[in-house]
Order: sequence, then structure tokens, then C-alpha cells
Amino acid sequence: MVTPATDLSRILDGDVVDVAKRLIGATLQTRIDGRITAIVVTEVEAYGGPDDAASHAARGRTTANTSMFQEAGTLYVYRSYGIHWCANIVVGAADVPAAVLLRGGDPTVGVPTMERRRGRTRNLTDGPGKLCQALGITGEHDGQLVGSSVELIPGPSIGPVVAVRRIGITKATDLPWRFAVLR
DNA sequence: CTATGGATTCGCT
DNA sequence: GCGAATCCATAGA
Repeated sequence: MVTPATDLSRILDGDVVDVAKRLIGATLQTRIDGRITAIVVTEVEAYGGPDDAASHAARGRTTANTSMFQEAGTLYVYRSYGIHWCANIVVGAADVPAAVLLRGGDPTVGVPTMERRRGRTRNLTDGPGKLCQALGITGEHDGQLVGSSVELIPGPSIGPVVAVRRIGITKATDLPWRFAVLR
């Protein structure tokens, strides 16, 4: 299934916080190594630019964060703690850094593939690193536009979304830019 | 050149 | 609840 550009802009228009909320309920699908896997996004965090001290782009452009300065719909994938990959959807105009970190989702398609990639059958995609491992997203996808091997498909509202403080960071911890579906 | 530490996960206690 | 695992860009000498 192809994601038409019009559908994509419907999700990606607006500021990073709006987009973050809108991504809850969307489907993230990958076709990697011939395997299709998909999740419904249930938890995200918004990250900005120089105004957001917790952002990787807080101190401007570097070789590591350059994807955050690309056009909306670009993937920003980085290595976390030397072990895990974490994926973001870039938001906003080119040269203005902002992105939404995909923190969690519910597996929908290709569960056996995700179980094999994860090496377990529980807790497949309930964390940013787990999500990437289950979907097969790696540093190879950094800088790629959504729509090829990684697709973003609009979805319906899947329930009330709460806004709480972002986690795993030491700066700008007061901003309620973490969004999750109520369980 | 060396040191540092992070948008994490897992297993053990 | 705690600590180890493990990479590498960045900062400082």
C-alpha cells in the first residue's frame, strides 16, 4: 500500500506538538527484508529546535542530527545508549529542526516477524528502541523520506490522549510534550 | 587524543 | 529498584 502525499500532509501539517498528537492512532508500516510489519502508534514525544533544550537539535545542526533539519516526513533515526535505534518523524519546514519521537505502539501486522526480531513474544513495541527493533528500522533509514520502505498511514482517533512530561531527558523536563492513549 | 554521557532495555534482586 | 551492556558524536585538553 502506498501512502499518497496528500494523506501524508494531512498528518504532517502544523507545528510539532499538533503533529505529535495527530500521530496517535496512525499506522507505521515497514517493508524490510521482504517482510511487512505494522503498528498503531500509541505513544509519542515532540522535540523542537533551539527553543527546546532537550532536543538533539538544541545546539544547532551537527552531522548526527542533520536529518532533523530536512523536510517534513523525513525519518530521523539515531542510536540510543549505543544499543538501540530510535525513530522520529521530522516535522515542519526544511532547516527548522523539529521531530516526533515514536515511543510505542500496538502490533497489528507481521507479529511473528516482530517476535522473531525481538526474540520474545511480549513487550514487542512498547518502547522507542523495541519499536524500531520489531519493525526493522535502523540507521540505514535515517534521512529517508517516509513512503518507501517505511510508511505512515493516517488512522482514526483511538481514544483520549493525555499530555504529560517527556521522560528519559534531563533538560526541559517540564514541557508536557509526551502524548499517549489512555489505557 | 581521550573522556563523557545519552530521547534505553533487560535481567536479576 | 538497580546496574550492565555498548556505540559514537561531541567537547575539551
